[in-house]
Amino acid sequence: MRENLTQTIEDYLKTIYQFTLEHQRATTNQIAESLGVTPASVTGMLKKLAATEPPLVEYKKHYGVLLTPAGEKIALEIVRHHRLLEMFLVQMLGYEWDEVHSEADRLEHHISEAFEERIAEALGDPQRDPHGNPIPTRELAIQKLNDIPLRSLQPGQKGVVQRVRETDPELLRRVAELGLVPGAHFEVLEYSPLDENLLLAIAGQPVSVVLGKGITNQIFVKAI
Amino acid sequence: MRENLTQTIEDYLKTIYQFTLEHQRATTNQIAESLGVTPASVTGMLKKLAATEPPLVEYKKHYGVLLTPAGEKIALEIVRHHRLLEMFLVQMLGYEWDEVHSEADRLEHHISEAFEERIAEALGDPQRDPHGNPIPTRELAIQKLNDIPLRSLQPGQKGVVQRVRETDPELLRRVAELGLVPGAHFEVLEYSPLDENLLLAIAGQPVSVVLGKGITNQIFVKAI
DNA sequence: AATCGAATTTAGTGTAGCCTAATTAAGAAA
DNA sequence: TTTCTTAATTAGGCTACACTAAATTCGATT
Repeated sequence: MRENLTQTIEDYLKTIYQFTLEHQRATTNQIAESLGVTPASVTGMLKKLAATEPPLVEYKKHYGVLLTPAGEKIALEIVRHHRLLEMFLVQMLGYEWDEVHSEADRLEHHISEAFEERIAEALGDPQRDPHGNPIPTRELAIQKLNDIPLRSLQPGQKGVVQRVRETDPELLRRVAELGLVPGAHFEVLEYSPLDENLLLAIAGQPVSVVLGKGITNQIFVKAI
Repeated sequence: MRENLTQTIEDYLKTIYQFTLEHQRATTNQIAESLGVTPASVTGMLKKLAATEPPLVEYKKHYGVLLTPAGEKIALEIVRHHRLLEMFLVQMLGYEWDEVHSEADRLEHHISEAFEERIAEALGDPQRDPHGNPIPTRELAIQKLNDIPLRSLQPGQKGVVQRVRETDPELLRRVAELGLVPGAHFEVLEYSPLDENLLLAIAGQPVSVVLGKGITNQIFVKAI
């Protein structure tokens, strides 16, 4: 199995991994939406992934899929590739944090183990990628996070940004301009449920953040 | 055409480019051999490449193919990617010159223009790759070479290694051990046609070079 | 000019992964 | 329980790119 994996299969496994992290399972429609294919195509692929030796997913009709250990291993390898690449692009090639996602998304399927090792070493085995997401170790262990969405904080609470789960370059640039990068300290000043507007103090400066499409739902923080 | 190019098509064009450089054309069997597919498959693909708009190759049945300007442009982009990547792997990630070929062969199809530009800049727009092959410029101009195979030199002649056209890691390592890397000065001492054995002086030291599988046909030099 | 072998092309298939359209199953609401 | 909506699956097809086996063409040699 470790050989002849197509990019397609790797993409399915990665997607399933991401959804199961948040929702305990991945559904056909979610996967289809995320990969830009039709649900019918997903059903076909899930059957195939469940029929390999060893099986890569556990598939229950009309319910959804989980990764098997074999499937999770592959997903974590891809996630490690992706996040190491993002770090590499920023630190060694001078990319901005909003430019790395699409590049890493293509390259993650094509770098060798040797390449992975060399950039990990050159970067000093980083624990997090530029967006604050944890990078699985060489042994594919990944740290569990207990951060919470920024939106869930109440006025008066203070916190530190942990990670930004967002891939859209436009939005990432706006977030960076506000200074809401991993490590940034802030305090929630006000929240108006009507227009979903949030007023924060970031590094002492009051800043108004608009929750367009739930941006602040994608910013994970730790309350302090 | 510039979009939706498959890796397969890029590989065909690159292969055709290499053969036409040396033999003024590429034949079906050469391409098949080089890509590891059957001649029948090549015929099918050549027809397709000749039928695109604009056509990528000029195809004459039972004769062979040439690249059109459009096809050559794509081939040169891939060659530029490949050679820049090789240089990048050696200079920035510490690869040995025998390790870079296969890695670059995969990555060349998947890096963006932005990636290309950044490594070119980081490397200071190199003219040659680690094996001495010329790197097409940003505008895809490539320098013409007038170097000659080492084998063609007569005893008594002196020369400088220009490039090593070989991809096999085993052989590359042996060549490097002998010191026959680009820039190396040498003198031909003896040649025995019987066992195809060549005796050289490299940096003053006499070295015996065996022409197994024509290694010295792959080493290109300039006589001085 | 006829012949022969190697190179090439044609014809017919197979597999991966996608699609649309039609059907079925699940779960919420009546 | 029955009904309705939405999610998911099945059935049938399409395209890209490979393959094998059979037929053809070229060009060299008689």
